[in-house]
Amino acid sequence: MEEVSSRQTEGPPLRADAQRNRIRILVAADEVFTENGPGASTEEVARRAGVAIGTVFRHFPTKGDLLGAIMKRLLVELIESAGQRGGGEGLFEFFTELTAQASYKRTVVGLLESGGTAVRLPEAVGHLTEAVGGLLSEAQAAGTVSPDVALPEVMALLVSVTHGAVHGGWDAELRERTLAVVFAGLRPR
Amino acid sequence: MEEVSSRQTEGPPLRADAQRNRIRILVAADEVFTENGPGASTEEVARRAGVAIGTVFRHFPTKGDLLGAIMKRLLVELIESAGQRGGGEGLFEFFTELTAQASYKRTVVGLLESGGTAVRLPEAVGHLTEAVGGLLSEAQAAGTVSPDVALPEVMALLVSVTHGAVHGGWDAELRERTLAVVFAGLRPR
Amino acid sequence: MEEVSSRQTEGPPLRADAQRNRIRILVAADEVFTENGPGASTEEVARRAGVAIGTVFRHFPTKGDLLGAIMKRLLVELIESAGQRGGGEGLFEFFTELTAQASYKRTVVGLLESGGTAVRLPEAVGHLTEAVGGLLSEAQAAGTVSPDVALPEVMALLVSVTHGAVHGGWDAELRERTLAVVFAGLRPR
Amino acid sequence: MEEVSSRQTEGPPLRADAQRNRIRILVAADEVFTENGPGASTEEVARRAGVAIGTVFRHFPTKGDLLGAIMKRLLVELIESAGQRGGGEGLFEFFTELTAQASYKRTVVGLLESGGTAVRLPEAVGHLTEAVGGLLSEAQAAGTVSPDVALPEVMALLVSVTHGAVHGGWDAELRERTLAVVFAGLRPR
DNA sequence: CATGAATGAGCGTTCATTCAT
DNA sequence: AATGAATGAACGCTCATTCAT
Repeated sequence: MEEVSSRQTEGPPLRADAQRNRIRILVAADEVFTENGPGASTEEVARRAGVAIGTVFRHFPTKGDLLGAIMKRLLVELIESAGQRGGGEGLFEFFTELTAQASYKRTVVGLLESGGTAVRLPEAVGHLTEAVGGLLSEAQAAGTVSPDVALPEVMALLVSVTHGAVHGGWDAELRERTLAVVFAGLRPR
Repeated sequence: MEEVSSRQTEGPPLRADAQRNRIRILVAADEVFTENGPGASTEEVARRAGVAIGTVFRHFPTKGDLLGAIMKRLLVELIESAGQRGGGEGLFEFFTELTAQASYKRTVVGLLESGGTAVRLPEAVGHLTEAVGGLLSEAQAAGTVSPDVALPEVMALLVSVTHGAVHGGWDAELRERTLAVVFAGLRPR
Repeated sequence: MEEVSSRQTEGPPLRADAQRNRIRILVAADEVFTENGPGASTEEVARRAGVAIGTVFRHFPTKGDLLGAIMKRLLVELIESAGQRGGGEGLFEFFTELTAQASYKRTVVGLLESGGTAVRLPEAVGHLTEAVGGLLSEAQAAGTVSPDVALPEVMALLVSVTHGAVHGGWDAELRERTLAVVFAGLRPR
Repeated sequence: MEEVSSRQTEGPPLRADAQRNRIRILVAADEVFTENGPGASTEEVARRAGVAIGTVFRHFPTKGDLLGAIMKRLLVELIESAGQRGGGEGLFEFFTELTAQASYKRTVVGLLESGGTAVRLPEAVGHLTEAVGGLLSEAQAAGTVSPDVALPEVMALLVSVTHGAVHGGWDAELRERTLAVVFAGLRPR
């Protein structure tokens, strides 16, 4: 799964060591940008990955490309996670999981919103929206979410609350209480 | 009101021209940081304000001071706005107004979260929290908000949704639909 | 004496308050440059003198002029001190006094050497040289200094040792021991 | 000898081109700081060395590091020079050589005194003091220096006179005459 | 391909100097 | 004459990006 989502998709296949470096860089970048925000230096990423700075730029010609690649990886993970859920509670579960994860994966949201260095991944985001749309439909079919609710506001809440959890430094209790309000708003009266 | 909240409050009164520049810088900074995030350059702020770079630093000795000043101005405005509301619908109105405003004032939230260059205004934030707490109490007394809801999650939702509105570029309809879910979650069942 | 050496010598006479400011600035500058070296800021001098920065520049159009004025004041003091001495030991006494003073008046030497912002005061320095020359002649007449010694090397040693005392942070003992060597070198064999 | 004292001593060996640049920067810095004092700009050093400003900072992360490196280089040279001398006249020779060198190497002393940007090289300075102490002992043993003279005042004179020679712009004759006085002071009566 | 030295635009900040008040 | 706000060149330093090795 890791290998799939990380493999570059255009051009000739990479040599084994190049492929290994690519992943090490992505992992390091995830850590670094998580800890220090998108303003963190690319040198630091290289250092953490144990490669030279030139290697980072060979794999990702600009810093934006690097940020974009991290984001893509995360989106793919999220989409998979969403795809594995279902039923009346699937949407609520996904919502909860995402918010909890966000506490220790600031990148998730910071980048979803193209913070700082602008990044566009409309395609991948589209896939996530589809997956969440599936969960919403199932929940409405099961009667756990009001039929008045539509996908755009669900996505909007998902992103907002996840961002809030990350940047507001919410603890477990605050996360739970906040989600309780949102969930109450989603359920049928 | 604008003049009041922008006047500096310590030291001797500023000369008329200095006071004028101070405001021009704040306005320019608001625009610039809104458009380009807190990483935008102080030079750009000076250029936009039509003053030399030294003038910006004379008024705000560090970039952080400038960011802090903007934030303070905005918080003061918010607190005043909250203070002027009340009754069963006051909290909902304030929520709505804030979210709508945020569409054209990205700074509001971007800075509330002290993104990047750290800014601390605990006192002013505390005042805002108090004001919102007042609105919440009134609403609960009037029976328009469930007694199970507490202030922390209201603040959390306020910040999250406002941020989402800004950075997600929500249009009026999406704002309305998203708030509808949140309000439904706040109201008693 | 103070007033004499500080009065400006060209143009119309100064108003009383201007004259007072001129002296306050010189005193402040002496302190500031003594404490922080010639790199200290002119603002700091103004602050210490209790005047606005514009006033400093009205009296001394450039920073160099200010440094030059301080130096002139000090030279005048030195010349007077030298002029009051005489006899076989006068030169040794002056040497000793200067070195001791320098310990708490770094400016004396720092500026004698036109440190940093170049300053030229050939005229005043000439006067000091003359005064020291007088002391040297008297000492040689009295037989306390070797007839082989000439004025240039005496001045050279004066400046060098004074500088060393200042910047080397010599304590009283080291000053005494170092001067003992120099004096032994000056005396006839 | 030059190459030895200039090679950096920690971390992996530098690439040939980096090593070349490192030396060019040191040489340029020596010139620039000699001509304009420690306040001279790092840009000027880069220009003189024919490299970009970033290269200077890659080799010496702060201006202080650059100043420190120059100083270290010079101290090493001095220590070696002192170490190669000996006998009754060694101290006098070293003194003379140092003073003469200083005429075209202002940095020698300017930095020995850590002017302006503070630099600390206590260890290297200690080595120099030891070397001079050796020369002093030998001279006293040979009877060419009075037993009353101790190391601290010898160092004090060394620094003072060398500084004077540099900043006073002494010509060969003045150097000789001044040293004659100092040497007479050092010799036994 | 990987390396890491070099580049240079750009940033935040300082400060001598000018000039409107 | 005094004030102090405004100016803008210059500085130390960072970092995304390029390219010789």
